[in-house]
Amino acid sequence: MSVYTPAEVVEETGFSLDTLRYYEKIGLLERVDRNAAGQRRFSQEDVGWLGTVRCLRDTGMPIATMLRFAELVRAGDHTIPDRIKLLEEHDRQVRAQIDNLAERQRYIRNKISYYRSVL
Amino acid sequence: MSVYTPAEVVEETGFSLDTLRYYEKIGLLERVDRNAAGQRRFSQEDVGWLGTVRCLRDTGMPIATMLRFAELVRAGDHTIPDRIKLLEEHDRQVRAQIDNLAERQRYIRNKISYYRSVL
DNA sequence: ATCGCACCTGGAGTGCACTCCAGGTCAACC
DNA sequence: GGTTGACCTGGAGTGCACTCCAGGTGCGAT
Repeated sequence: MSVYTPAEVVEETGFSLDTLRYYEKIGLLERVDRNAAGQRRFSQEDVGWLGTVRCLRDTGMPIATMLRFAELVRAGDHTIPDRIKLLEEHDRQVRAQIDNLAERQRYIRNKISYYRSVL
Repeated sequence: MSVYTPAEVVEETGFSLDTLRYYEKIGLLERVDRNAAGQRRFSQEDVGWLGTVRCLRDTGMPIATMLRFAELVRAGDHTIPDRIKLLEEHDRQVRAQIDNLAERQRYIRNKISYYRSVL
C-alpha cells in the first residue's frame, strides 16, 4: 500500500500542486489522506484516478462532466452502465474532434503549398 | 464585387455578430466598410479571411498568434516565408494534438471494454 | 537554535475569449 | 405615423480552469 507525497504526484501526473488542491476542493478528487502534520499523502487509487482525469481533461471533457463521472464511480458498481454511456458519448466527441482537426489540417497544408508556389 | 450584410456573414462563417465586432475591435479583422447608415458591409475578402480565422481558431491557435499572422498578411508579399514558418509550426502542433487525442482515445476505449467485461 | 524547505489554509486574482447590455439610428412595412 | 427589426457604439459582465498570495506549521540539516 504505497503512498505518494504531493511532489511525487505532481511529478507523476503533470498536474500542479495548486491544481491538485483545486480538484480536491471541488470534489473531483475525494478527500485525500493527511499525515500527522496535516500534509497530503496520496494513495495508489488517488494516483490512478488522476490518470483517468488527465486523460479526460486532455480530450476536452469539461470539469462539470468529470464531476458527474466521479460521482458515478463513487456511487458503486450499479452505475457501470451509466459510466459506459458517458464514456461512449465522450468517445464520439473525441472522434469528432480528431476528424475536425484532420479536415482543418488539410486546409492549412493547402495554404502552405499555395504560399510555396508563389515564392 | 459582392458585399455581405452582418447576418449573411454570421450565417456563412458561424461566428456570432458580437464575435465579428470583437475581431474587428482587436484588429483581427481589418476595419470593415460601412454603408450610409453606418452598418457593416463585408467584402468577399473579409469573408475569405474569416474562413482562415475559423480554421486556425478551430485548430487551437490563440488569438495573439492569429493577430501576428494577420499582421504578416497585411505587411505584403515579402512576409510569405514568415507566414509559411508560422503555419508550419502550427501544423506541427495540430499533428501533436491529433496524435495525443488518438492516444487518449485508446485509454478511453480500453476503459469502456473493461466496464463491459465486468457487467 | 535557526534556517530552509515542503507543505498547509482560505480567499483573491488572472487570462482567455467572448457575450451581454443600455441606449440609439435608420429603413421598411402596416 | 407608429412599430418592428436589423444594426450601431462603448463598456461592463461572464465562465472556465486554474494560479497566486499571505500568513503559518513542522521537520531535517548546519
